[in-house]
Amino acid sequence: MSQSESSGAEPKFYLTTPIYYANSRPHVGSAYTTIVCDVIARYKRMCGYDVAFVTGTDEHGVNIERAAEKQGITPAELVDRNQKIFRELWKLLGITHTGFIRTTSNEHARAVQTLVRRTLQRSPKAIYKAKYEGRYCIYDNLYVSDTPEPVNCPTCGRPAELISEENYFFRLSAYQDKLLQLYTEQPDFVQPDFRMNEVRSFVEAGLKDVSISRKTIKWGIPWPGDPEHVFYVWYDALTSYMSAIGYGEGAEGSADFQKYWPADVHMIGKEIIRFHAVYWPAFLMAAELSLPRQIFAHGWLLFEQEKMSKSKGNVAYPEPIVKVLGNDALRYYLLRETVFGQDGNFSREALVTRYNADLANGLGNLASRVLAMIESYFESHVPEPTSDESITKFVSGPIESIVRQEFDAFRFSTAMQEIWRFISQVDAYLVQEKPWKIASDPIYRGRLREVLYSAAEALRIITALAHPVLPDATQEIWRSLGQAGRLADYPLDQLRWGGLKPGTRISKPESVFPRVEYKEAHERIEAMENEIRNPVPSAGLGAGAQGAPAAAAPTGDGKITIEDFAKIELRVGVVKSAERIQGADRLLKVLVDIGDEVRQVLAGIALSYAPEDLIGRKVVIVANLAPRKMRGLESNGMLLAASAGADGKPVLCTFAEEIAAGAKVK
RNA sequence: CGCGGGGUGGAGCAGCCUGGUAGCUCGUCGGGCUCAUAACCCGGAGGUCGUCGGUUCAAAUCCGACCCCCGCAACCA
Repeated sequence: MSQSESSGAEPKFYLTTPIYYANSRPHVGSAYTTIVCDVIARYKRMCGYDVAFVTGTDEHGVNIERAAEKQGITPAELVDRNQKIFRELWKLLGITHTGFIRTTSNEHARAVQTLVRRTLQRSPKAIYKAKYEGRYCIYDNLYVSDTPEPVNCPTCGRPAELISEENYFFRLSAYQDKLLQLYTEQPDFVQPDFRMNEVRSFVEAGLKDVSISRKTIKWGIPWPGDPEHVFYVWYDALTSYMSAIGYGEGAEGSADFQKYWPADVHMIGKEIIRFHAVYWPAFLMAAELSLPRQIFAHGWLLFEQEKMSKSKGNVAYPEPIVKVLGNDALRYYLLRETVFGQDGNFSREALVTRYNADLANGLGNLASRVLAMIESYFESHVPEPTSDESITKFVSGPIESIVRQEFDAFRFSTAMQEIWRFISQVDAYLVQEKPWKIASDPIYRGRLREVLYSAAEALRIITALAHPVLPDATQEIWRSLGQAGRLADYPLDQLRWGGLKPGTRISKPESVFPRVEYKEAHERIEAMENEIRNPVPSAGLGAGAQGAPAAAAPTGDGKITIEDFAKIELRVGVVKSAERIQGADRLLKVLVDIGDEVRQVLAGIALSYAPEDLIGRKVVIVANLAPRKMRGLESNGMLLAASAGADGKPVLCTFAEEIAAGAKVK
């Protein structure tokens, strides 16, 4: 574990997040990976490691090219804008990365080119040129098939694109045995272990060579000596782990690269394990560079049991949570609530419950009661403990070593559990010793000193151990305990019982975690999230306003003219029939009488309405909407419906009074 | 046979790999306490561990079959 290469010097630890695709803003899922890495980085620093912790953005590829085109800006402008959002979020979340790599940077381009040159030199057969024809999913960056027949992407289901061109290929097939050998010799190369099984069976099934260049794409890094070709996503993206620490400098990389490479942990989500556990080591083997020590693939964060997706509108964004409950709350929740490695749930209710139960009632309240008693019974000075009382009477064991063991194994939820079990023990100890009762009797002065010293010292230890997860609050409590300096710099090796100096002046902080009402917190978070989803330019901070179903383009101040509105033809319709559509669980085929004709409209309301309940119902229909085919059927209009609740359940618009079909709505 | 995840007290989960008293958080009920953020402490109630079968002295845990739920595929104008 602690085998430092060179005696004396601090051991290094190099940790990476994936680089995030810069085509949209990050949600809680991307923040999850980054937060976890930050916890590890902070922990490792407190353990005395010289930590390099790198994140960044993947800024190449067709997706970005197209998104930019759509928005009428250059790819460079698009990624420049988006990467800023990532950086700002990491700042807001208190991420302590030491580097941020952009794949469009010069140093990255140099690194990729250096790597391929080195590969051609060391393993000339590893890369060759050949004609590639196949199907490829541009959304998932995934080869779907090596034949030209149309096929849907197995991951996202969208039709894969036909690709046919001369490409450079990497001879992945030649590395099958070496990879299997790697997995055998280094069983923890992939973590958790059930993922390793997955990877191994994938490799055992046989490997195909992979294309590592593109001719059709312009937005990428040019192939050295063959500028018609541009490096293709994974060769480009994975190399960022090296370029981020200076591989692009000179022939052998910068001093930092020499010092930090290879990475100790590549932290990734489970969906990209193949590229990290198969391609990446093979690329490095061919270049004769050392391999990362470990790929850790964590699970997904599901939102109220469902996968987060933008099309579903159930994406949780980190910013509102941080603004309402604080940075620590989000971090604690993510690390405490789910078993790291497995899929976890994100639920606002659980978030607030955790916050109140563990942070407010647990740590916050303990700090508050201990400091308050020292303030009133000892004029804000840590009392001297008496030696005859056993300070460990309520300590179940060496808490530091238990917690560190859990952190070392990335078992964050159990680490938190252990700390909080300890908090509970201290609370119980206080109830048992009743310092508030014995304070008035001079006979018990010694006992009182002992009790409050112990409680304060326990609090100090708890604070230090929880710091990687709760950087803000723990720093505050640390300062209240009269401890100087940044807790982040405190070496955990020095953390042992008795470190708190009697006589230290303490101060009572304002409550670090004030209790919150679920309803209020929920509403505020929701309101802010709606703003992110439906940004209303210059509309101020609409308190809780559900984004109106804006149909026309804004004129600049977010408002439309009456002429704009008049373009939309809204009519009263009466539902004549409604039926389910074979194989579509959300879609209903509805025939609506709008006075002069009966329209066929497809509506995504099947989860809320049974077809038979709709018949005879009066609805509002957008009558002049361009026809659209769905599921092979044509839809001639749209039923107006409100979107209710967090899951966007549709609620149809209707009328309380009698009204004839076909009447105009305005 | 599409891929993947899962079914454990009211809710959310751990335990399963490496069989042997079913554990945690929230909620609930009762009690205690009043230093503290209506908080904290103690105790109780509540579970045929999806179903059936097998292995075993012993199964939530291993094996087999089946049932059900969820995500993605795949529409939500």
